[in-house]
Parts: sequence; C-alpha cells; structure tokens
Amino acid sequence: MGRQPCCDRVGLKRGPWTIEEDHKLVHFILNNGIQCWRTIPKLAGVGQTLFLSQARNNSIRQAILEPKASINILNCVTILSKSLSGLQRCGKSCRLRWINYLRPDLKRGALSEAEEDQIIQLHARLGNRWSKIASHFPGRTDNEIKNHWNTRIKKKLKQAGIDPLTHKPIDHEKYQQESDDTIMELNLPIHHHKTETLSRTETYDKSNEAENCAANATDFSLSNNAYHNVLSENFDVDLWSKSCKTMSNCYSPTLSLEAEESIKFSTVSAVTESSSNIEPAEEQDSLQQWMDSIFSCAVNQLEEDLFLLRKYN
DNA sequence: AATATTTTCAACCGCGGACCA
DNA sequence: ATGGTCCGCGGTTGAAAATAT
Repeated sequence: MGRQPCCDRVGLKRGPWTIEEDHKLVHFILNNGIQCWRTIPKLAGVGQTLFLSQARNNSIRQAILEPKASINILNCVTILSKSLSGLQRCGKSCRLRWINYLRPDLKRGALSEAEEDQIIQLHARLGNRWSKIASHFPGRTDNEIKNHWNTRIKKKLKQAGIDPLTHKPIDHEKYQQESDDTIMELNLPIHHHKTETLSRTETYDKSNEAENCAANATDFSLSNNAYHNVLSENFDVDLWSKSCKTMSNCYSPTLSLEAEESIKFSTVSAVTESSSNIEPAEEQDSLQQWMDSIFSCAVNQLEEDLFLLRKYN
C-alpha cells in the first residue's frame, strides 16, 4: 500500500501566498504557537470568527442608528465574512511558508562575504546537508542557503577554477568526464547542464529600498506595531497607511490613491466604532482583533481596486 | 520601447526517518 | 514486526524580476 498524501489535495490552493493568507497564518501561530502543521490550516482564521459575529452585530446596530457613518464598517464586515474561513493550504505548505518567509527571527537581505566563506567551508565538510549548514547561521534558512549556493557560490567557485563538488582545483580535461562517471556510478540520470557563465547580475546588490520594504513588511505583520500605534494616543493614520502601502508594494508595485484613502477611512472608522462598543477590560484585545480584521479588509479592498484598475486600463 | 534571454528564489514534490498503536 | 501518520530534508520547477539586445 502506498503512502497517503500529507493532505487531501482536493480544493486546496497552491502557488504564491497572498497577504491575507500570510496574515491568517501569522495571526494563528503568534497566538497559538506551532503544534501540528496538519491542523493549522483548518484552525487558522477560525479564532477570528467569534469576533466577526460580534462585529457584525455591532455594525448592524450602528447602521440602524447612524447609517452614513457606519456603512463602511458594514461593508468591511461583509467582506470579512468571506475571507475569515480557514486556510485552503496543506500543512506542509504552511510549514514551508512560516519557516522560509514569515517567522519573525528571519534575517533579511543578501548574505555577506563572510557568510559566503563560511558556507563554502561548511559545504566542504558537510556536503549538500543544507539544514546542517543553515544551523550555523541563525536567521537564515536551508532553502535560502541552498538557493544562494546554486545561483551564486557555485559559479564563483567555478570562475575561480575550483570544483564546487570536491572543493579542489578543476582539471579541465578530466572535469566533464569525471562528473559524468560519478553520475553513472551513482546511477543518477544525466541532465544536460546549461553552460554556466558568470552572472550578469553578479555585481547587482539588492537595493536598500527592497530590503527596507521587506523589513517594513515583516515589522508590520509580525511585531504588531500597527496595533500599538493605534492604541497609543498619537496614532498617525498617514504613517500607518504608508506602512500598508509599503507592505502592499512588496506584492504589487502600484496602488490607487482611492485605495490608499480607503485604508485611512476604514482605519479611522474602525478605531472610533470599536472603542465605543467594547468593554474597557477587553478593549485592547478586541481592538487588536479588530485591527486584524480591518487589515485583511483593507488588503481585500486594495486587491479589488488593483483588479479593476488592471481590467479597465 | 519592445522583445528575448537569463537569473533569482519561493514553493512544490517525493523520499526517508521517527514515532506510535 | 508491521503499517499508518507526520515532519523535515534535499532536489527541482517555474513565475517574476532583472538584464541584454
């Protein structure tokens, strides 16, 4: 009997993660920790549904009293009800996304020369045991190091006349024959290797802007800065909407002014509304949850705006 | 400016090992 | 010992971004 797949793949989403999915996963793990990856997709998002029903009741009540002021909130809640189901991802995919991209202790930005040298030394000792190698670099993932090895370091070594497999100087005449023999000995399929030349982008360094963008996005989604700002008296809506924009720019480079304004309006309304309807003892938690929801909502609106922009441009 | 080519890296796949009943 | 389940690892893929023509 064959091994069963890690999950029922029917109806599960694959491919790149959306902001909303990231948000659900981060929210769940920060609140509940990691227990069983298989159950995380089902549970992520569910914790917010209780608050959703509260919010819906509040907003409906408010809509009756003050229709104009609360219409945006009501819209948000309606959209949220569609988006707050569990994650349509398998546990494996969640684990990968968390480990390689979302976890808060990840170090961002290009690997330094010193790190590269250390990778080369460790690879000479350990071979392609990427997780072992990565364990020497806190904040770096095995995937990142593996990718860096395959795209940069291998080429650099070859350029320097060093065989990346053996870490010994290349004997050019024997090199091709030996690697083919090795492949035959190991009974591995022979692939047609692309001719590898020094990368045209070898000198290209990730711009500070890109790094800041990633760092800002991480800060925003993982350290709950936005919530703390909202809770403090000097909450700056402009600053917050800029954070949203910066984060969204990591995914999509263009945003409409309307979309930006939409975020501001949702935020101000949300803060006003939720503050007036929640008991003081629960205020902070509820407000944080509300901000969670509003953030998802704002992102949904942005994505809808982008979709329309693309459709009609 | 448009198109082609190359590079990067996030995400997927399948396997092996650990653990449990 | 056996079979089922889950997690983690390493190889690979392919879309998006960067660069060249």
